[in-house]
Parts: sequence; C-alpha cells; structure tokens
Amino acid sequence: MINQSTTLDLTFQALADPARRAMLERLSTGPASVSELARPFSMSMPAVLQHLAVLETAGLTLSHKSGRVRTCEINPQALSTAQDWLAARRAEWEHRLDRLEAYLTELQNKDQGNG
Amino acid sequence: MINQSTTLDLTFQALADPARRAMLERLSTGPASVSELARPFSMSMPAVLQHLAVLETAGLTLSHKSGRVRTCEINPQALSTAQDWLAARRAEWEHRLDRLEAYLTELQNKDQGNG
DNA sequence: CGGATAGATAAGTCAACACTTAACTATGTG
DNA sequence: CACATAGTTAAGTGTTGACTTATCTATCCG
Repeated sequence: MINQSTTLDLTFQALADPARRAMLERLSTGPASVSELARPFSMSMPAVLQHLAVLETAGLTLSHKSGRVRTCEINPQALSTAQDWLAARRAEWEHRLDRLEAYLTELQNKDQGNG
Repeated sequence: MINQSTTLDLTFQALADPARRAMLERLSTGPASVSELARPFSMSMPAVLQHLAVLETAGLTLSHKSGRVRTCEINPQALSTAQDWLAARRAEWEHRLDRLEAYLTELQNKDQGNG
C-alpha cells in the first residue's frame, strides 16, 4: 500500500507531527507570517518551511505572499474532512452496539415468552 | 521535535496509513480476527501484525487472544480524542471569525452614527 | 546604492516506516 | 501422533521524514 497518497493520508500525516499541530493551533487564533510561526521553535527556517509545505499540500492551510511576507491561514474545510472520517467510524461502531443491544433485548423477550 | 511521542502523535500517525484506516473501517462494523483483517490485503502476515500493533499502541484498537485466535476491536474513545482536537481548532477559528465580524459591524455602526 | 529583513532552494544526514522472507510457537483436528 | 491453522519473532531492505548548513533571491528602508 505504498505511495498511494489520498487526501486523508496527507491530512493525517500532516497532523501527526507536534510542530505542525502547534502551528495549526497558532493559526486557529488568526493568520500569521512564516517568521511568526517559526518564532516558538528552536528549528531552522528551512525546517519550518518544510512543515508549512506539508500543511499546505494537505490542504490544511492556505497562504499568499505580499511583498516579502508570506501570510498563512488555516483552512477549516480540511479539518472537517478528517473530523468526518473519525465521526463516521465512531457512528458505525455505536450503531452496531445499538443493533446488538436491540437484538439481545429481543432474544430476552422471546425467552420470557417461552419460559 | 524528534521522538517526543504524545498520544495525538501516535493517533494521527496511525491514521495516516490507508491500510490501517481500512482496518479501522472494517473494525467499525464489528470485531475481527487478525486473519480476517488481513484478508483484503496483498500483504504478508507480519506486515498486517505491524499495522495492528501501531493501531493498538495508539490506543485505537484493543485485542485479546482466545485459543490461537486474536480478536481485535475498535476503541471509540481514542477516535474521539483525535476528533476533539480537530473540533477545538475549528471552533477557535470560527469563533475568531465571529469576533472579527462583530468588530466590523460595530465599526460600521459607528460610521453611520458619525456620518 | 547598501544593508537588513523575510523567505526560498539545494544538498546532505540520520532515524523511522513499511514492507519482505525465513523460521518458530502454540493450538486445534482427523 | 501428524498435519494444518493462527499468529509471532527476528532480521534485513529500500523509501520517506525531519531535520541541518550553506547559499541565494526578493523586498523594504535609510
């Protein structure tokens, strides 16, 4: 299953790194420049740029350059794609538990009828 | 920021692989044995076991062995931890947009009052 | 223009990841 | 017991990821 990168792959992969999540946390409070995003980290500029590229490739952020400053912002739509996938799995699992419970209750009622 | 693995790191990292997501999708419809989970893949057994280990280490699944069969199930709690993080980021961003809108509206009202 | 500031590109390193094959350990079953 | 089934462990390989330093290109400011 190597090298078949879907949107979800890129999204979750991007979210897997604490530095990138920290950048998203910062961006969720409002847009920021590259150097502003870099400030909290003891990390070289190229490293920061690579993280930002990962976020942007995954669609989690957007950016535009004005003069020599690149401003980044969060893209909430990509967040909800990931969120939706998680919600779907949970819903499916809980729906299954509900069906199971209903089935067991039904069995119990039949037993009572027959006993 | 190397090698400091928090729960979220492990969770999102686990979710980043399509094979592991496929396994979770299967598991969200109910528990399954290792070989049942392996069936859809053209992948060696050890590879499947490694994926399952990643899922279990991240807390996304649970398993217990009975006889020679290991049965895996999903752990919805870990799913919601990830979901909550995403929800928090979105909420923060949207809250910010709301504040911004309120501020702009207020400015506009003042302008009207002064015009 | 000259120098600081903001960001970008290239190239290299080391560790982690996603596999593989080979060999091994239970646990059922005729 | 013999043989199949279900899973496990070990060890190795090629690829990707997370950095680094060095160098380079705008852009703004005096």
